[in-house]
This record gives sequence, structure tokens and C-alpha cells, in this order.
Amino acid sequence: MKKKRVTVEDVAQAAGVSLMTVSRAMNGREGIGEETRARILEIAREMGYRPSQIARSLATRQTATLGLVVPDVSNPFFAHIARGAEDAAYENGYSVFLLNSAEEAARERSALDSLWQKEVDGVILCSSRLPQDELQVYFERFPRMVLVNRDLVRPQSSVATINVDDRAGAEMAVRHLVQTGRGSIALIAGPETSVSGQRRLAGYKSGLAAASRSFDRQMVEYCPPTTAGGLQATRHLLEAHPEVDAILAYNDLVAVGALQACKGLGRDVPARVAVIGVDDIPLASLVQPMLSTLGVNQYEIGRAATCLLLEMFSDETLPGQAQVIQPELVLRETG
Amino acid sequence: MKKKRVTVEDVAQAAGVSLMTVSRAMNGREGIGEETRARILEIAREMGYRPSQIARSLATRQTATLGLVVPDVSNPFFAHIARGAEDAAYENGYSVFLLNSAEEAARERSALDSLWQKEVDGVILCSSRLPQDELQVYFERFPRMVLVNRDLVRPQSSVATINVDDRAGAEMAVRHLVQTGRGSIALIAGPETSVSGQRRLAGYKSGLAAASRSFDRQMVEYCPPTTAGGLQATRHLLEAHPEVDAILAYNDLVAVGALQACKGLGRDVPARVAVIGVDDIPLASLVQPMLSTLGVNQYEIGRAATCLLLEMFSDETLPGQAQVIQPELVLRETG
DNA sequence: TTGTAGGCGTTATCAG
DNA sequence: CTGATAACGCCTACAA
Repeated sequence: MKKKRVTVEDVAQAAGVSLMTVSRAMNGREGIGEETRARILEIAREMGYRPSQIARSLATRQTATLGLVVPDVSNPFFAHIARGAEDAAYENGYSVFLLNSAEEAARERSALDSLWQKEVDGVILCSSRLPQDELQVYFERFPRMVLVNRDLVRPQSSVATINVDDRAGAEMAVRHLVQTGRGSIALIAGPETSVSGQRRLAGYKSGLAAASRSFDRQMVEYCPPTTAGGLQATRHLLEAHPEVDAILAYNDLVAVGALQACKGLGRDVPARVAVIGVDDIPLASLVQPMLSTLGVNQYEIGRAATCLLLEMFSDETLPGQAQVIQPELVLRETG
Repeated sequence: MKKKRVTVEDVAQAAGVSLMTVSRAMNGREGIGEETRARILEIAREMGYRPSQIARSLATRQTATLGLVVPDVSNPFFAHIARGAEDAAYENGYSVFLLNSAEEAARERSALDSLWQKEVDGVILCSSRLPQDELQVYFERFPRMVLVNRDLVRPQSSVATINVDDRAGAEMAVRHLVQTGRGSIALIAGPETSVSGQRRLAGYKSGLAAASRSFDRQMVEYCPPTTAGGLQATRHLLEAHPEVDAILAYNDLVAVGALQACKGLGRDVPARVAVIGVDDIPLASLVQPMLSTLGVNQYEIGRAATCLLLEMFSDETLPGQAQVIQPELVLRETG
């Protein structure tokens, strides 16, 4: 009942040549007459032949496939990265597996194991929560890897990184808040295990220090990286510390939650409380009041990650790069 | 230099058995002593052995892989579908290829061809813009398929569909606008080639007809399915037809654009103009004023699509289902 | 320019 | 219960 797949052999038979000639014709290789090639290509087209990527992969040990692991595609930040990564992959004839790690180490491991089993040519791993020594195992398993939002303890020739300078960004935001006269600046810090969250915390501290202010851990509230998380954390914070007049949020989603909390508690933004988010997702300019934020171009990060991977593929010599992206302080009505 | 992959053969040798015994042990098959199995499993673990999915696929003609084609993952609507689909796939041991069709027929074709070449076990195709006869070709190429937001002219045993009842939704929205006293209801219709857009247009017309109002094509404006598209189309419409006091938008993104246009032109929403979107993406309740919308649970659509695919996989008898999802009118401040 | 033999890592089939 | 052998569809290397 099932239609059998057309194979090289079928085409070869139909064309009256050996299967190697067909293979050469399909792959545009040297050593074959132009007329022969044209004839074979035509026959193949007529028969509806497409080389099996599976068989090809087994023979060549290359799958023309990349893996993309993100915490959550439904987070606009990663959705844009995914689009950028897939666009670049498409342009270069690669396909991409999309895996969500769901902020869970176990599922992240499972995602990477699955990619390993699928023998992808490279992996883009975003915001990994795995400990360094565990990551090391995967560095060895995969031919190349790009880490987004995660540092490397020591450089690896097969691993590149793309990091947003969250620390500098957070510091810049705090400086700005200080300069505009805010007296009590709080941090809604997102998940405690987040690496970029820790970097923002560091920037928050150093920004405070630069203004000769002391750090108060009461001013830091952890929460899930969502609007709901931001709402709850901010409400909690504001009830305990009504004097807070500025909030730096883990990301824009959390910041929007903060906005909602302020509204719910009757705190006018930005008159009474200033709010600054991170990421500059489209939502930031669509909420009312519009959100000030530390912006980066997510789509380009995705593209860059794929391109890095593919470059590492050709330049065997290319050492593990470490790209750093400086966020930009986008001031809107809230900051 | 490269570490060679550990194969069944290596494990078999280390265990002093044949490779078939190892294969059986790994796959939990019958016909092997419990002690032997445990011993082999242990050895395999120690050696860091993982079966090559590539080789396995070649032998079994199954890849444990699905394809998901969406117009654009960075559109929150599809991002949530993607998450739902991947979650369900993960739970069942499948991986998913993510492809963006970018609203272009050529890229959609290319995406499907690529999946075909990769020999995926099934495909979820969202909002296809391909003509029916061309789709037919792919129905035959893929073992099973689920179409989201696209009808089937005649049922196919290997194809299921999940459709939001856009027509009924649009009609419901128009009825509501009429009942709340709106006199001039416009439609910002999205891309002219969109199937669900056409369904909304039909519902818009029948809603008007049900209220004994005549349809005026001047009240319909096409645009790209984005906030920017909605902004521009609405501005254009409102300038040409200042009497418009209600807008039904192609989706929430477009509706938010409409909101912005109204604001820019000094038209108060909802006092002067009512706006209703479609999809109920998170953004809808985050903008100010909050957006009324025809809501569906996107995440569940994604899950359902994957589950349908996997069910078709086991129930050979299962005929091509056609699930229809009724949208719900979510009234907020704008409607 | 073209064809032949061998192998990529696994599973199916059929003996033992 | 276990093992040898033949696919699976393609490519590399070498021979003609």
C-alpha cells in the first residue's frame, strides 16, 4: 500500500547508468558529462526522486541539522532568537531542531542527549542552567556549540559564546536611576539560578556602589521570569517597602508585571516609581505607559549564533570566539 | 583527533556477546535473559553508548521526528503553538524540526521538501498558503499530516485538521458590536491570501447580513499581519472614513496597531471606536486599554496537533479527523 | 568519464 | 534465549 521511496538505484536503472553516476549528478560533483548530468537530473525530477538525508547522513556523518535549545519559545525573547537562527539556517541549507528546556535541568539534559543521539552538526544552547562540569561533557559530544547567555570558564576550540553584557547594562540602568533622583532602587531579580540574572545582580550592586550607596538585600526579590512572577514579586516588595521609587526588572515580562503591580497599588509610574526592564521585546513599546528597557536585537543574536556555528564549521582553525553585545538603554515613558 | 562514536559492536565486544543481543537489551525487547540485559545495560552506560538515531532510522524507516511549519515563530500565536507541540512531542520521545514559511509560498514549499528529505514521521502545517492541488502532493509524500487553520476539500485518511471557527467568531464579534450600538463596523482583514482571513471576512459579512446591514467593501482594508500593518491600515481607513466607530481586526497584533492608530488620530477607544482582535495572545491583556478579542488556547492547539499526529500513528484505522475549535469572545475595555 | 566494492550503525529475519 | 547475515540508501575510494 505504502508507496516505496524512489532511490538512486531506481533512477540509475531508469537512466541506464550506475548509481554512482546518479549520485554525482545529484550532488553537482565533477567528473561527469554535462549532457549526462542534465539527462539524469531530468529523469530524477520526473520520478520525484529526493536523496534520503538519512542514508546520506549515515554515509557522510553529517546531518545538515542544528539543534536549538531555549528555555521557552513562547517567551518573545527566545521566539525572536529562534526566528533569527532558523532564517540563517535556512539560507545555508540547514534544518533546526527546536527544544524547550523549560527552565529545568533535567529537561535540558534530555534535550541535549536527544540532539546527541540525532547527531546534529552543531548546537545553540541558550541560557543553560547546567553546571560547568556537566556542560563540559556536551562540549566533547558535539562537533561545535554556541552558548548564548552563558560564559565559558576556559576557552574551548569547538565552543563559541554570545553574551549580552548584562552586568554593564544593569549598572548603566542603576546609574541612570540615581541621576534622575531615585532614592530607593529595587531589583526584581528573576530566577535565582539564572546566570544572566546573577550578572544583572552584580551590575545592580556595582551601580549602587558607584553612587556610594549601600546594597540592601531586602531590595532584591526573586521570581519566575514571567509577567505573573513580576506582578507578585513587585506587590510583595512594595508592600514590605513602600519607600521604593525605582525598579530594575529581570526582563521586560517581569517589568510589565511590575507595572501592573504598581497600578494595582495605586503607585503612579513613573511619577512615583520608575521601572526599567531588559530585552526590549515588542511588548515593551506596546504597553501603556511604554517601558524603558535595556535593549538588544534578539533576531540578530539568533542569526549570529547560527552563523558562528557555520563558520566554525568551515574554519577549523577559528578559535572559540566570545562575542559580547552591549545593551542599549532605551528610555521611554517609565524610566 | 575526533572521538570515534561508540557503537553496538564495541559494546557487544566488551560484553562478550553478539551485537543483536546488545540491540535487544537496549530496546527492551523480548527474548533475552534479565541478568544478561542488566549486565549489558550497565556496560553500555559505562562506555557512554547511545544508539545512533540515524542508523536506526535507516533500518526502521522511522525517525522519531516531526516537522512543524509555521508562518513565523516570532508571532506569539505560533510561538505558543510551537511550545505546545514540542511539549507533547517531548513527552512521547519525539523531536521537532521548526520551519518558518515567512508567509511565502516558495519558502513553505522549500520547508516541506526539506522535511520530506529528512523523512519525518509526520508534519504539522500551520496556516498553509499553498493551493489545494499542491498540498495534495504533500499528503502523499508524508505518512501523516495535521493541518492547522486550513480546511480539506475532501477527507484524506492520513490527514487531520484543527480549525478555529473563524467565521463563527467573526460573526459573533460583529453581532456584539451591532448590539452595543455601533453603526459603522470596519474590518482590518490581514493578508488577502490568508485562509483564516477569508473565513473572518465571511463571518464579518454574515454578521452584517444578520443585522440587515449591507456590506461595503470600502470598509475592508488588507494589511500584513503585524502591529505595523494594523497601524497603517487603520490610519488609512480612518482618514478615508471618519464615520467608522468599530473595528474588527485580523488578529491581536493588527488590533494593537489599530489601537495605536486610534490614539494617534485622537479617537478615544472604546468611546469613539470599539476594537476587537483575534487570538487572545498575552499581549491583549497587557496593552492599555486592554483588548477585547476572540480567544483560543494556542498552547492547547499545539499539543492537540502533536497528539493527533501520534494517534494517527497507532490507530491505522482512524480516519482523518477534523477538529473545530470555537473561539470565545473575551470582552475587555475596548469592546 | 564511469563503474565496482566496501562500509556507515542499526534492526529484521531466520537459524541454532 | 542467542547469533549470523542481509538489508536500509547513500558515499568514499579505487579501479577500469
